[in-house]
Amino acid sequence: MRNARQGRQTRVTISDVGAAAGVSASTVSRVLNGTAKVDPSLAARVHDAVTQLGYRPNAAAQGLARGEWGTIGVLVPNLANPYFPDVLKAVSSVARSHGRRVMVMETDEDPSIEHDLVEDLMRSCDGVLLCSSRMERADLVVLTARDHPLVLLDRIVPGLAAPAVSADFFGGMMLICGHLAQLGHRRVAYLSGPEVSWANSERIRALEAAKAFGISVTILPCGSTSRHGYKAAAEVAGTGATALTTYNDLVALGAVTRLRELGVRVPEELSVVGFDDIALDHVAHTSLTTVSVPRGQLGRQAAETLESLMAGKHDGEPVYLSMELHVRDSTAPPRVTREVTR
Amino acid sequence: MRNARQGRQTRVTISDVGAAAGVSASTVSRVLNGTAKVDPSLAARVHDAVTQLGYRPNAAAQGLARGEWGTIGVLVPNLANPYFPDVLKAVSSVARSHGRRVMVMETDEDPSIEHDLVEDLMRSCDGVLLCSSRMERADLVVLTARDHPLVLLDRIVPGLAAPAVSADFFGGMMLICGHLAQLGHRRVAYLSGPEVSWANSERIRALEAAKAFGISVTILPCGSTSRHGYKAAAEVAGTGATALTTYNDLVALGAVTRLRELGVRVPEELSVVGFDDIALDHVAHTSLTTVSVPRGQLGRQAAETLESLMAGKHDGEPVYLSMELHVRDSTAPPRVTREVTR
DNA sequence: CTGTTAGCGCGTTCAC
DNA sequence: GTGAACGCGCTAACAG
Repeated sequence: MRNARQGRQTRVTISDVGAAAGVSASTVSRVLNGTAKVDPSLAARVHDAVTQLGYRPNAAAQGLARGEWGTIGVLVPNLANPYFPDVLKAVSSVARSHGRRVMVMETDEDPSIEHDLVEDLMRSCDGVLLCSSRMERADLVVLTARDHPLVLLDRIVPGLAAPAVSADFFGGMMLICGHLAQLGHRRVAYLSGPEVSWANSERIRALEAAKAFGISVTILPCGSTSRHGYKAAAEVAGTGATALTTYNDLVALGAVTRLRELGVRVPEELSVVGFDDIALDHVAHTSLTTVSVPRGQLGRQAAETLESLMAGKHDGEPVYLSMELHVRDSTAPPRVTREVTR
Repeated sequence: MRNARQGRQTRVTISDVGAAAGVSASTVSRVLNGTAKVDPSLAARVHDAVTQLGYRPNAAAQGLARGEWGTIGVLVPNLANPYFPDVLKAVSSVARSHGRRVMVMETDEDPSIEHDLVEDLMRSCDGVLLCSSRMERADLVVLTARDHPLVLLDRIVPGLAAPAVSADFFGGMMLICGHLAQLGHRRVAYLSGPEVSWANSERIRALEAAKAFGISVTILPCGSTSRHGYKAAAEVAGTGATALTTYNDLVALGAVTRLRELGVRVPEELSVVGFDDIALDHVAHTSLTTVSVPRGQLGRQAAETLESLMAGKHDGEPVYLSMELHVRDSTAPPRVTREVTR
């Protein structure tokens, strides 16, 4: 058997088209790719043959011959997080304008398969965009050492051979802390995201930094979904916190739900603030105070960095996109300012 | 220049590995694929060389030689719709168990690019899963006529050369109508989804059928997002409806938000029912009466159908997965049963 | 302008 | 067991 082609998949090749049109394969190629000028009448015959036979170029063969796939790969932890679609749309748009398509894969929050998936992507894409990578630094070093275009999104690792574009999570959390401090909050709890998440550690770093302003912080392990937030919320009471910060909006919303069930009024008894500003227009039960990144810009800039990388330009410093504070209805001054009553 | 390879991308090939290990390329291939027995000591040397050189097989070359890509492609209208991640996870899982990876693309609800994307996918995947296609029947016929494995998900078109797996939207809407009728509702409004959506027309078909049970229906153009629902909700008042049905949960939630702003109490003054049972655990402001599909099963079954199709088996009849009614807090008997008072 | 030739990197027969 | 030769489908350099 010459090939593992199953069934009677009578695949039509470029030479079939050539034969049908009475020209050589190269001429067909030229017509289809506009690579060179071709006699109009021949071109017409080629086009006819193409439609007659239903010919479609084989992507693998093209990729092999050109040394390019015309594709960029994007790896995200979790497609269920509303954060990514916005990013992806921007990425797609940039990619398309460069004549590339994008293929998306998700790790399902499982760091153990992330490495393999990146390698897969590298083997079949011109460049890869790695979003919110949960990989260990060492693995990342190995991966970025291969000279294959790769850019990190929402993960900054110093001294890496790959460009990075990220929201400024540290700055975002600082904004939140500042807001809470100005409202008079002193004791803050934090529902922590995935431990392996750099974005999470950046938030925590900011929380630590905020201590200098007289804020004390209790960190509670939680997760990244509304369900996690719902489950973890009960433990906030024990911390004595008057304000609750969270890994993201989903967690915050889940927490608020639970808090209400427990009879805790938000924001009167407890202020809650989200993170990311996920667009849940007219859907969420609470108008959350939160911080936002321009997700479109994030995706766009990352994609463009990747494009320029593929074009051979070596980009430099990591880019931080600053976040913006949105004060809404889930934060208020603490009910009793213990510092004052004492 | 022999190739469009940019920069000094010193790509390492299988022969490089062979040279380094002092064997032929074929031996390397055999070792890596376990295709035939190889002397253990040689195999060891090969493995060493592979890691030393950081060799990774070129996916295009493999695909070309094997006549297989090891990939299935999935096309969805909109990644932002929480409906799809669940489906995708199931699909990925099935694909992975068959040694295939999945690449996802989205049309962004733009039917005009859908056709091209499917063709792209067909050119670079062993099979494609087309979700909620918005394409016209004629285009679909053309596409499925090519003998390339393709299965439709959530779109049934009679007489098509491709298998299909879909939620039973008609049945789902009938369940809703039955529920509303039993509560005493007679006048129902429907916030319609995208016009080009088959899923939408199935819902409408059910609504029409429900007329036989004495239900009158007003159809209002709307859309598929919460924003659409929010915008369209104001027009419901003018219809005299006591119950509002919707294209999906997102629309319903958006509508409820608007209705509340307008001072319409749900469900006391107006019952609202969703569709899909999107998991917005602890996030949504309203506990919506809705219908659900087992999205995991949907994805799983579609993926398995695709696999068997790729294996050469020709699957038969379209499969309808039945939906389930979830009565929650957004429906109630109509405030005034006009039939009675009259 | 067009046909012919030579790879792209890999899997796989075929001889040894 | 192993290497050499061939072909997968296509593009690009080379002649004409």
